[in-house]
Amino acid sequence: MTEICREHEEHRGRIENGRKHVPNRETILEISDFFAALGNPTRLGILYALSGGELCTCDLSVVSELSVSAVSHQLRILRDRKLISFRKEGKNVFYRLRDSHIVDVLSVALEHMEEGLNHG
Amino acid sequence: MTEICREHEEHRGRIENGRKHVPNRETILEISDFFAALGNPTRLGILYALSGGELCTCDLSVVSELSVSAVSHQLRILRDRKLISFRKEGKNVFYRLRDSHIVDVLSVALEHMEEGLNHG
DNA sequence: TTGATGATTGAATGATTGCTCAAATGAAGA
DNA sequence: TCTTCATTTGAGCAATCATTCAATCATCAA
Repeated sequence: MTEICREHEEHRGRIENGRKHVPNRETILEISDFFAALGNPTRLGILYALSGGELCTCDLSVVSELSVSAVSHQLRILRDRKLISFRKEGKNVFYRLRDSHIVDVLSVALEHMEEGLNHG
Repeated sequence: MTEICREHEEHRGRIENGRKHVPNRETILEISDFFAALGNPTRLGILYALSGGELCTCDLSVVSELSVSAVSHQLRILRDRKLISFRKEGKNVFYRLRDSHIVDVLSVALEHMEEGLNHG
């Protein structure tokens, strides 16, 4: 692994420049965890549903057409990664998006998708 | 699955509203694929490196400290999902970010991460 | 306390993922 | 042509993931 191309000199400059733009390992892991949380249809659907306002676990089960258990497992992941927060009211637990950046990210992704359709 | 809570009436309004905000299945799959591509440390590192300018497969192998083969496999995924494009020059293949939205998404993610540190 | 209901959890399991290794492809030069 | 080197590809495998199922927890009411 990491064998370097033969014309060292030409490559070395590019490699150094590339390296400069890569955040440290810890940051990379944090950010990729964030995206991985968004990178699943069930969780993404949950987040979109919550963009319309808070919903309880049961509601989300109906909207996503999955078992309450499956939804709860995914909610835990979204909670752990700080994408959603919740409040308890009686027997129900209501979830909501944790901050506005999630919506921002979703809309930029949509732009990218439309861009791809137009010329790609 | 999808058993509805007992107080139908209270829930039905919320459920309908939530549903309205969820894109159709196909769109959800496209977008979650997009995020899944970003949701891996190796691929994310590659994208950051490319944000500094084009690099060949070999360069990316050095920067990411992985085998050329491993990098090539990941590059294929990024290509298929239209996050990068490439040009061939002699024996080398140079990759670059495909459009500006990728950088946009990365910066919003960083914001979210910093927000989380402040009051999370 | 008992029973009902919403939610969470843990084990189990099939599917997917990311890597390695070996082989194949493609381009340039001898 | 044959060789070399950058890259790609496919098989194989361990690790991770998403879901189901059963059990448990938590809240409320009778």
